[in-house]
Amino acid sequence: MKECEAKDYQQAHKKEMRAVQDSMDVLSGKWKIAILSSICYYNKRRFSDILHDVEGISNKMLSKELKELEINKLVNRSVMDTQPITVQYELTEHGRTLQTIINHLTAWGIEHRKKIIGE
Amino acid sequence: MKECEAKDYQQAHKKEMRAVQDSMDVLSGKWKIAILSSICYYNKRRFSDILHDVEGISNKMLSKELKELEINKLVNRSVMDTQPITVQYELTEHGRTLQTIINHLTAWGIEHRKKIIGE
DNA sequence: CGGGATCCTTACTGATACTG
DNA sequence: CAGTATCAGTAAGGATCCCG
Repeated sequence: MKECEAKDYQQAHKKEMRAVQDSMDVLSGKWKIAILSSICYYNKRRFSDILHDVEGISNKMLSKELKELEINKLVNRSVMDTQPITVQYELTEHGRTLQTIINHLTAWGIEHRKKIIGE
Repeated sequence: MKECEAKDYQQAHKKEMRAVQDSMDVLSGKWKIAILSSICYYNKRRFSDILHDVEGISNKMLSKELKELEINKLVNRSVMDTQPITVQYELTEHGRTLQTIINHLTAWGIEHRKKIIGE
């Protein structure tokens, strides 16, 4: 391989890594995926419902994570005009494109557990 | 939906969430995927090479992350009998099963960047 | 109900230096 | 070369209370 080709090769690789990092920046952390999973499983979900679905999360964390997900346009927040106020969260179209990845992660997680813990 | 069915529904969901969490526990963090990516891109890779590939990582972090990846049986560590000593890392068979997920994350990351930053 | 503000503890990280 | 050790700063996360 010529030097310039090696360089291109490495450049391509770095680009890929940046892309994966971008994804992980959005998705990693203790709660994000669980929250997304809860919302998309039920289609629409209220704050307190998610709080209940995701075991162990505090309201502070949930509030923070939902904000970040909203900034990244993965979820939509809509205040319902009820008494008292309720807030609905749902996945955006962009958020729904994560479905495939979440499914793969689910499948892989099950296999992984078998391999590591179950032996 | 009867109550018992609703319960099953929720139980199934919790199981899925745990699986995804298991995956994320292994993969999330600032460096793991970049390290895996570096190793599998070159097939076999030495400590100092990875240190160079993954921009910004410190040797301490790399050492720690590699240890965790080894514990999770995603990479194999082999000490080469050279002078001075070199250490080769490569993906295990189990580690290679992550390829699909990494590819998806790459593709999604590119789309996400377009959507969020590039607008 | 859906959060925000505060305080506090721990986990994560980086920089630097050192060893076999 | 491939790590370990130490120190110190930052950020993540939990608990609790408060507000419209």
